[in-house]
Amino acid sequence: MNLRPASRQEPRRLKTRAALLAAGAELLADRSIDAIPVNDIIDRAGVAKGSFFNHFADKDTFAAAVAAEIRQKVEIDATATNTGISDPAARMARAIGTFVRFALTDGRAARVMLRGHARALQTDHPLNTALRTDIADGCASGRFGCPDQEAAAVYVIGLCQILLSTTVERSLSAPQAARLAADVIALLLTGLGVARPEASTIAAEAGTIVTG
Amino acid sequence: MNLRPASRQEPRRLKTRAALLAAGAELLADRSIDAIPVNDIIDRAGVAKGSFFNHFADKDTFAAAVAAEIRQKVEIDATATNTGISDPAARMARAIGTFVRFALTDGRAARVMLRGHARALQTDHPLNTALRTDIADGCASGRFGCPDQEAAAVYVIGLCQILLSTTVERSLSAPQAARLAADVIALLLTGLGVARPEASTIAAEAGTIVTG
DNA sequence: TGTACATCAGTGAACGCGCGTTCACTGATGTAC
DNA sequence: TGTACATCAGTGAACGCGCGTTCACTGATGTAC
Repeated sequence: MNLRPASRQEPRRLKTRAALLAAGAELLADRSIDAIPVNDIIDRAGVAKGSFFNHFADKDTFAAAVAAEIRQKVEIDATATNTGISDPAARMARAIGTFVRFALTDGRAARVMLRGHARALQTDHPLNTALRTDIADGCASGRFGCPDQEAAAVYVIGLCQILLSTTVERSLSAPQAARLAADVIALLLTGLGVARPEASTIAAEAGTIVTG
Repeated sequence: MNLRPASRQEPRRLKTRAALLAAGAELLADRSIDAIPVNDIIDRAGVAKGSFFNHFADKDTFAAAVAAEIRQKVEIDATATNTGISDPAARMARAIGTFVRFALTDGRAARVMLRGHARALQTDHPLNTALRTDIADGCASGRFGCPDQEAAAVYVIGLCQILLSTTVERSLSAPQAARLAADVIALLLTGLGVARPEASTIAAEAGTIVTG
């Protein structure tokens, strides 16, 4: 998006854009885009009304850009956590731990992301490719006893989502979130066929990722 | 809400109210209340603009009433399914099956309900009291190996929610939804400590509830 | 280094549409006799 | 049963505010010399 030739004024442009996106991230944590007047956005960004429409065709385009920016941040975070980890069970647990940590440290951004959650439900969404690989690996190696890989993907995504929602909506403290995440991840791994003691160990480790 | 003395004109009043709620249910399946003009609501209900404000203080009150009405319908459905069933594992499985069937037969209403999902996340929400009882029973009798009952509640609610979302958003066919529900419920019960073969049997039975 | 200039993002007043909300009036309904 | 009436929900024109969007202008920025 926004494919225009690089110009001399690029930095200036980016600064305005960043201010608008930051304002949007704040406001979208509390209300849907339809409930937010452009005036509120530009007031918070400290920018003129015209600038808003220099950068975004309309409010919906703007909301999409805000969500995309946040999602990008999270994706980078999640992939970084798992470099060098090969056990699919551990990888899943750690990825979920990272997400929950994100919900803890930047709850408002997490809320924006969850608001536009419809997209993330698709198991073939880019955000979920790593997950699909982990499931396929785990089933192939016999680590997981999968009835159906699609169902397993839905299962994991659903649990990840509710952990995020719960952490944010209940404003959990770091220890509370870590404990809840560890408990739920233990149930998750058990469901996939990992023996309970080992599931608990892996889950506990993921819990430590939450608190950072 | 709407505590006024019963009047002679009650039936007339209720008819208008019902028309408005039905229109709202249709429109709220596709957009948030902020994106829906009152004009759209009254046009669809075949009612004058003034009537809208005779019945509801404002749009937000209206949206809440629409959601409440739908939730009430579902609650009745869910409790009816489990009369006479005592095994907590079977009760959970059947309740989830009922929810998924609802998502299948009235996807648009389910969407309205999911839109206002924040409330339903609270594990102490009225909609979830039956669930809490089942979890407590299952843990007490040793049927479930619960690490923590709160975590178990989050686990079950999360899975129920994603099953509903997935069914609606992907417009699954009845057999597809039944299969997915059965697979996910099997994982769910296994996670709670039910042995896999039995978990599969109970889950398969819940799958038949979905197709009705 | 200093100055004149071209470029282009930023600005904010202005516009007019469409929105939520109001209210004086209409007429349907059930009641009294 | 028929008629006059009281009640109260329904009606829709009117209002004016606030919204998204536009556009002629400003001025900051980097460039050329």
